Amino acid sequence: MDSATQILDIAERRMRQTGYNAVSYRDIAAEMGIKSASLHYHFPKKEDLGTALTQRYADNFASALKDTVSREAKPEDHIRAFVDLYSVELKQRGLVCLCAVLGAETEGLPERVSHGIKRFFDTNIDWLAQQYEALGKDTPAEHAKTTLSLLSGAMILSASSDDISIFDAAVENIFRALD
Amino acid sequence: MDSATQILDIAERRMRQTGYNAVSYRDIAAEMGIKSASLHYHFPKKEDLGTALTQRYADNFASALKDTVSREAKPEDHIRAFVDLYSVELKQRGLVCLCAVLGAETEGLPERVSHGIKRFFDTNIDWLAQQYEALGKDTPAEHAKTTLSLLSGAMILSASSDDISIFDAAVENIFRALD
DNA sequence: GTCTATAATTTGATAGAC
DNA sequence: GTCTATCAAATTATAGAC
Repeated sequence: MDSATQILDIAERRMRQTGYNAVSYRDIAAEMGIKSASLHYHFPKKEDLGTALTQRYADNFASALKDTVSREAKPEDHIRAFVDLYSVELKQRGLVCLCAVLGAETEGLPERVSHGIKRFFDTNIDWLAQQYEALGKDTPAEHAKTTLSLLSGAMILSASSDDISIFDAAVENIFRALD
Repeated sequence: MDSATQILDIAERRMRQTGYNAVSYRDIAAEMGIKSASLHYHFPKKEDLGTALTQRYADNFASALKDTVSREAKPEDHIRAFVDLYSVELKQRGLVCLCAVLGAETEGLPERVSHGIKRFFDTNIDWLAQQYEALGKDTPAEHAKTTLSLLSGAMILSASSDDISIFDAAVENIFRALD
């Protein structure tokens, strides 16, 4: 794996645990076994790293959703797959959505980073709204906003309290509305 | 107003906007018009300030809920009042719940601070569960976890996207389940 | 309670050798 | 692409005067 990818992987994991400001170039470099100065070759400024992170995160998410839609026919299965993307990350890696974590500190982030976060929310609310519309819900946009908010909040509370039952209750709530 | 309270007020507002690590003693002192060294007289370590913040926040919240219960008889009104506490803060001050913001960076915070956050979530889930039980819901604990997660997530997404309709959709969802 | 002065550490960042 | 060396700024924190 090339260094840029490795940097992004480590930075992403750490930021999803502690937020943007708690992650330093030195921390990342130390985990890689190189010097912090080398990171600046790949990402000159921390803002560049943050921007690349949100970009990659949104792209990977969109790509995973595209795969889902091509495999499954029913909109309820699409929504279930969306929830599962979050569920797997939290249960198998203990990680909260990057954009949910950074979204909590938005006002203190570089503009390019906060813009990437907004775009992630916007894009995924639109995607969810399409599914709820196909499902025949009368207020698809509101369902979409509620679903993404609930998932984001439940990840944070669940990880923070180290109590997976909080996330499970949220998932149950979302799935029940699909019947 | 005494200095300690003023420090707490400024620190709380700033942390609710940008998170724990983005707020410095110098920032707070500058806004007060004093020197950062003076802050250490009131809160020797930043961890002390963070701990006092979550403590006061939880106390104020519990106190507001107590007032509500003494004024209103019906459990659905208690839940509505709970939601309103959040709603007023977001709409009139543009501020997200302190514990939702800090919860997102829990793993990087001093233990005493993260413990205070967990306690806030735990206490309020218990309180909400009591209301849902009195309402006759069959899974009050799950309703409570979902409600607090949804409110927390909706505040973050709404503030981050500068789109109050996200929070409104969440509130609508919670209120609809009370009928 | 607030100040000046200062220490110790961390952090983002750059220059230039290899 | 990574290193050494280094810097400037920021940050938490302390000592002691007023």
